[in-house]
Amino acid sequence: MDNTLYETINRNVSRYVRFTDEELGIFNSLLKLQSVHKKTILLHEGEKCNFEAFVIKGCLRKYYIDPDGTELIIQFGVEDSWIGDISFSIYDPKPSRVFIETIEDSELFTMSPDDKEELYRRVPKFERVFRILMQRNLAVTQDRLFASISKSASQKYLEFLEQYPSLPQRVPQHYIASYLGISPEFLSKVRKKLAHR
Amino acid sequence: MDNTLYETINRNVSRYVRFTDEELGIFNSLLKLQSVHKKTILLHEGEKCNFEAFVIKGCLRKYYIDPDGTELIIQFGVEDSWIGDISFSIYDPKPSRVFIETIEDSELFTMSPDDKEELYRRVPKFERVFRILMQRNLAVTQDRLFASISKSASQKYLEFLEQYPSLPQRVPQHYIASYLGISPEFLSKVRKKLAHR
DNA sequence: TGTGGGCATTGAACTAGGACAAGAAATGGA
DNA sequence: TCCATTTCTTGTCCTAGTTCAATGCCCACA
Repeated sequence: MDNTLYETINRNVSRYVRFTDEELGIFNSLLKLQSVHKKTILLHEGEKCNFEAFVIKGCLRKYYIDPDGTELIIQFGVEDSWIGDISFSIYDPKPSRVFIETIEDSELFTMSPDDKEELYRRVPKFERVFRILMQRNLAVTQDRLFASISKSASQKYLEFLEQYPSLPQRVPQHYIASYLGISPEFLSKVRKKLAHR
Repeated sequence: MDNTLYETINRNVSRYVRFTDEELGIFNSLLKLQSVHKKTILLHEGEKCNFEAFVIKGCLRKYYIDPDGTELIIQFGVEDSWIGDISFSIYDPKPSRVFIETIEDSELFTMSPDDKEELYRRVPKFERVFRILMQRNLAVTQDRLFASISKSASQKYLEFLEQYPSLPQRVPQHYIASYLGISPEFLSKVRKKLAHR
């Protein structure tokens, strides 16, 4: 087992809970390493799979497509972060309403729902890790909801820059517009106005 | 111990995980029953307490106040639902950025963070329950974010009516406007237009 | 070395929803 | 019961952001 490979993800989950080497070993043995080319769709809307992916390298996006065909990005996944569908698989296995797609060539650790259940069974402390991850994610999403309702487009863009300083160099601008909930044309105008200082 | 009192909440947590009577007993012994008058603020912005409350009876709201003083409701808590702050208390005890306030006279079960930790220690399966609750909450919040960005005010209001048919009779209309992210005046106009069918 | 398809920019016309103000209706407290 | 306060409605004007269309750009690739 290549230790350096698992180092980042093990440090990630150890931020919240202390694990023994043995427990981390079980965790690591359930991870599947995947190299994925850019523009690969990992999860199609309507598919039942709710996997969890940890981004080692690269960049992904998770998005809805609304009835009239517009894409709406709900999350970017970059290095050292988790991305996955959170449909209510366990007690109500609905098909997913989101797409997950790579933006750059990416390296991921993925875990199937079944393997995740096995992980919970063998190392129950992981329930705690994923509870806390959920909780953080929820807090971030609530803040975004708040921002989306009560802040102007340029405020939102400035806050986005603070949170993801590297993304504007990495992803097409209209993805950022979609994430901020504004039209690409308007984002272009916002940027122009902000540059004039 | 009054069984009928605990019946609802026990049924609520048993939706996701099966518990023994003993485990439910431990859970129930850590709950604090509170009767709260309407318009009582249970959590002020800046306070450190992140409690979790289960609504037996009544109605609550959770809201931000933005820098220019406008309230923004992020959640209504009604019968048989959970409401609480989800700041990252454990690894990063930030003061809360939200208020939680009763709208009607309410009966609640509350649990302090310490008692919750004790619950997790004594009945680890509760990590799972709260993970799933978080997960559901996150899914709902993502849907709201999606709606807030890509749907019109009247669409949002109609969907709100479907989701909370009883709330318009129970809470002031401008709370609903705040929840939907539109001005109270505009909600009034939306309702008028919808009534003309 | 050209070329075609995504991207970004700009402008003009338009619209959903906001802000403000004033009045009407409902509610609640003593 | 009455008064005060909160809540709801309606109208007018205003603005942030949209939509559409045209133009130019950048590169990926044959």
